Amino acid sequence: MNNKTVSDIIEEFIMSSLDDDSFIELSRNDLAKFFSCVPSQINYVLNTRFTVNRGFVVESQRGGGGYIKVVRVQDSNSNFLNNALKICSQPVNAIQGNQLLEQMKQRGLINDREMSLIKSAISPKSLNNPINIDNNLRANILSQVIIETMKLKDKMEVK
Amino acid sequence: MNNKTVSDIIEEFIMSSLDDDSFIELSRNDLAKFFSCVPSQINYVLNTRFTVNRGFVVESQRGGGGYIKVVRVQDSNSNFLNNALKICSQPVNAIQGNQLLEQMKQRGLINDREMSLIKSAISPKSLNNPINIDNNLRANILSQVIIETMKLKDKMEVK
DNA sequence: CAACAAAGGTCAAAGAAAGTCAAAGTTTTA
DNA sequence: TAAAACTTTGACTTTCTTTGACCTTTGTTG
Repeated sequence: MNNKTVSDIIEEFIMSSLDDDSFIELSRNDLAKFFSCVPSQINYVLNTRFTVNRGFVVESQRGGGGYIKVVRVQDSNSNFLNNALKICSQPVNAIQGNQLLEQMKQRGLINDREMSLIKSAISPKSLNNPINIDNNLRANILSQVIIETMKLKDKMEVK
Repeated sequence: MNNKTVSDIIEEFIMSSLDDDSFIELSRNDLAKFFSCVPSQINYVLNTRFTVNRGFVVESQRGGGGYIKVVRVQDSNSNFLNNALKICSQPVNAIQGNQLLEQMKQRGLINDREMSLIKSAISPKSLNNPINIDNNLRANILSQVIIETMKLKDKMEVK
């Protein structure tokens, strides 16, 4: 890992811009120009280095005024959440899903109302489905909710 | 969203002029001049941001002394929820779903965090599905969330 | 009433970002 | 050293914004 690739350098740049700030907003084109690479290389760096597994979430907007936002999501609860995410890479049934949400509540990651609302979203009634993929679907949904929780954690207090 | 477009700024301007007043009247040409843009950009902002789905109605009059009036519309929360439920008896796409949740937030039926969490639950990522039933699924999920909201409404305060 | 001026409306093209994907090039590993 | 893994590149796509030419409606004035 001695000779750095352009991607490594871009990674470092973003990493240090992020520093102790919990998020940073950047322009794909400007960054590409700055590092004399094609814009899609920025996507490559983002996709390979700033993944949820490594504790980041990336949001973006196209068109005029577009942007890319990199959010850092990592602290004491993040082990739990990362593990939860791993669990949700497999099918999750209604009971397991509810248990997971109860745990999230106990840890103060979500509150009572939030738990109820999400429970309703992943209830068998919500997911009643012609073909039998409810548990996959539930896993998917919970994954996204977990990721969103990671983001919100550093942004908005649980009341 | 650091890099605001002219459209964003015009939106904010109208929004804050509206503030707690329930309507505002403005002149397309003056506004365009003020923001140094073409008049039709005002229409663009109105069409993309001040839609019925977001809780606004726009009226206007042409000719000398013409005007544009932006009205914030508000019916009772239970009416709104019932109507939302009706809407969710049909397929709902991601954009519509998000708009519905934005309105629920605006009405204080859910808060910011709750909105974000449910948005993530009904995002295309969550509902990515072998066959194309996402919109039905989204409608189902939202129905249950709406029903849960109705229950919670009289039971637990939105903070 | 006819003409004209003063609004606002529509629509499509151009512009500005960002996203995707696969091919080509490099480096690492078995 | 061949296969696998990772990086670089660029053509093409999608999404959102900005602009301008042309249209319609309404009020005013001779």
